[in-house]
Amino acid sequence: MADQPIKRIRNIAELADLAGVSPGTVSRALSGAGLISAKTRTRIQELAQTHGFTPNAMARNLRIQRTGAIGVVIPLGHEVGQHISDPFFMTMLGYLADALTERGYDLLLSRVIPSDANWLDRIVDSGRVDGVILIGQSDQAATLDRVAARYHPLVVWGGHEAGQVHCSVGTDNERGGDIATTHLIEQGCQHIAFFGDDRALEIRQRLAGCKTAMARAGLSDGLRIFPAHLTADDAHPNIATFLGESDGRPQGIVAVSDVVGMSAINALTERSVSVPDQVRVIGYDDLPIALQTIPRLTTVRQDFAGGAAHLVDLLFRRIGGAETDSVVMPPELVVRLSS
Amino acid sequence: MADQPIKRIRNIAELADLAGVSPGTVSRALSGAGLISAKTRTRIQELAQTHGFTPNAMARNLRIQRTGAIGVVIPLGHEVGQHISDPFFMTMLGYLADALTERGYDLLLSRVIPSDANWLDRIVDSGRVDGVILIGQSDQAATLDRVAARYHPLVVWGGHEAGQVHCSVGTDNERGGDIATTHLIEQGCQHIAFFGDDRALEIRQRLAGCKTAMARAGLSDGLRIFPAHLTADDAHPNIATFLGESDGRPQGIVAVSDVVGMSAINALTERSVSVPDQVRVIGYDDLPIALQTIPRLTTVRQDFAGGAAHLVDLLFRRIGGAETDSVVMPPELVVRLSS
DNA sequence: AGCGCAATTGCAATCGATTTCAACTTTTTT
DNA sequence: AAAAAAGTTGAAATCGATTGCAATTGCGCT
Repeated sequence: MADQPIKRIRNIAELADLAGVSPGTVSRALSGAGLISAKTRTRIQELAQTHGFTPNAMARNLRIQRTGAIGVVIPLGHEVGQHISDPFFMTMLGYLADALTERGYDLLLSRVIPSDANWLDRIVDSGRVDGVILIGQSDQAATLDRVAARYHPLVVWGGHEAGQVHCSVGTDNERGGDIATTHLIEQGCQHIAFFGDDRALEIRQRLAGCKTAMARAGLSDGLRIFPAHLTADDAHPNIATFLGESDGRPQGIVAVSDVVGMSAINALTERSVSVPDQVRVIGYDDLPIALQTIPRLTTVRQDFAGGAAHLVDLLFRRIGGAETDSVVMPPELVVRLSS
Repeated sequence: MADQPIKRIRNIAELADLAGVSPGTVSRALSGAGLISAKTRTRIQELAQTHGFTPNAMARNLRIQRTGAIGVVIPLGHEVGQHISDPFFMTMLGYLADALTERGYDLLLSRVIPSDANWLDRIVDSGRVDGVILIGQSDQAATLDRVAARYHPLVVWGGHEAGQVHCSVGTDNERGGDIATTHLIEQGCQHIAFFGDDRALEIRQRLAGCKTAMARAGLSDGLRIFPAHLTADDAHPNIATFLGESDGRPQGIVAVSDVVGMSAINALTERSVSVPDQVRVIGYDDLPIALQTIPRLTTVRQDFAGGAAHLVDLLFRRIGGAETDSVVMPPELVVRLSS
């Protein structure tokens, strides 16, 4: 009726004045829950709507002692260039973002290069997050264990080892390495090259599985290790060395990720070494790019969707005060044309 | 001397008691700035150190009216599967994360599927961020303009068009499309296929440039458009159609991203169509995967590092109250072996 | 020694929403 | 119709750090 200028409402008190009620009532109306008559609730909600008012999140967080945000941390411990080319992180991040959004939480992203011993302490003590999800242990397992001992809402994607303090979710890397290697052996490979930097826990475990498989087949002497980083470009020099091997050049490559596997295939193809006829290649992860290599990449599949769901689920259980065990999921061999 | 049990300090007041000073003094000691004697400052800082105390971030944020976080938003307007395989986002995100961290800001990540008209309003009004960086306009240019008119700390990676309200940073897409097409024409292509979904602004502009180049060469009738999504898999059906073209099958493909270009190359190779002899392919972005195709992908380079730096710089200028113009960077042709 | 000025420090208000407790109103029960 | 129960609302304390203002201390100077 009377033309009210649409005054910009800055806080709950101003809206309360406007509605002729107390701030407490406005709070109750907007926060949804309980103790208020349906009539005033809708009236106040409509008022908030027309004025485009949203209660201040910081004040709310301070009062209820939650931040509503989860820290997702990518430690780049042993290889700095990794993020540039690896679709692995984006895939994981995508699933985590969805799962967290669904629960009404925000995702606070940090990429850290662990420079000193307290990098993780700073994150968990910052008071900006209600919990932390780490993607990959890198070479920081000791730090993770130390922090996990005192800070509970922390879960980690990566490997699991005996005596580990922190809660992890991941596939059985040792078994994955074993499966991959066994597959190559079954295809007739006697000399095998492992492409990966074993400073990271997961990789070390895959290498262990690889060794197990070789030993089982009585081929322990046939394993060569190339410390290829996860960056795509890095495989090329390794391939050069690889091809230089005079006695017993490997007939198979176990790559530490699909990106490395793809890179290896390309490096071989460029040098007119036929895949899989002369050299068989198997990757790890089963990301979409595994379908983009020629020939299509045989790989060891990790269930990222399931893993992300576990990570989030365990984290919220821990935020709720529960103790949780680590989750180790089974890896799965996906045979395509590169082996 | 006396064995003090290391009491857990929960707030500034407790630390003040312990130090025998007032909370205000502790605040001044820890916040670094001014008005306090060097002696008490170091004393209190050491005390905080030994007790592992960090002031509560939420309380601080409430008081000083800043959140210390920047929202980075990825709108998935016209294609939902995009994120899964596109290294573009991860690359951009990496640069942004570094630039923001350097300035002491956190990065709040949101992936949104614009379901209703107010998706962006909800983000900027949430009170959780001091500014917003959007990656890609998708098909939401109108929404961006509406919000940008009232909310200033907002910058967007993407295209720029006349009359645009929001501040954008990106390469000159029209010119990029022109450069790519002209290059193919110079290589002898008379019929050209454009692989891309022009619902997104950037893509529409590239297509416009493509048309300009064709017209200039008097080849306007030689252009076919295939609405390939940015997902890798989607190129295959398009390639099938593409190869089915009976009269005047294109001798060149202008792909909307390196991922699509790579996918196109692979689809062609699988069908024994030689690249570049029978069909020439050019990508867009110049991401690391462009080096991973066989043959290596000719592409139009975008300067992501520079773009990210601009985005962050402009955003902080806007947070500081300044008005800023959009930035349009020049694209650069990178000729490799696929053309 | 005494004065003035500057450097420190304490006090208390403030940021904005939530929530307990009490007061009040309405409805139900006997 | 009176008493008890249930449902709403308001007042005020609270979350934890920051900061303007006032009070105090310390210092240099005559």
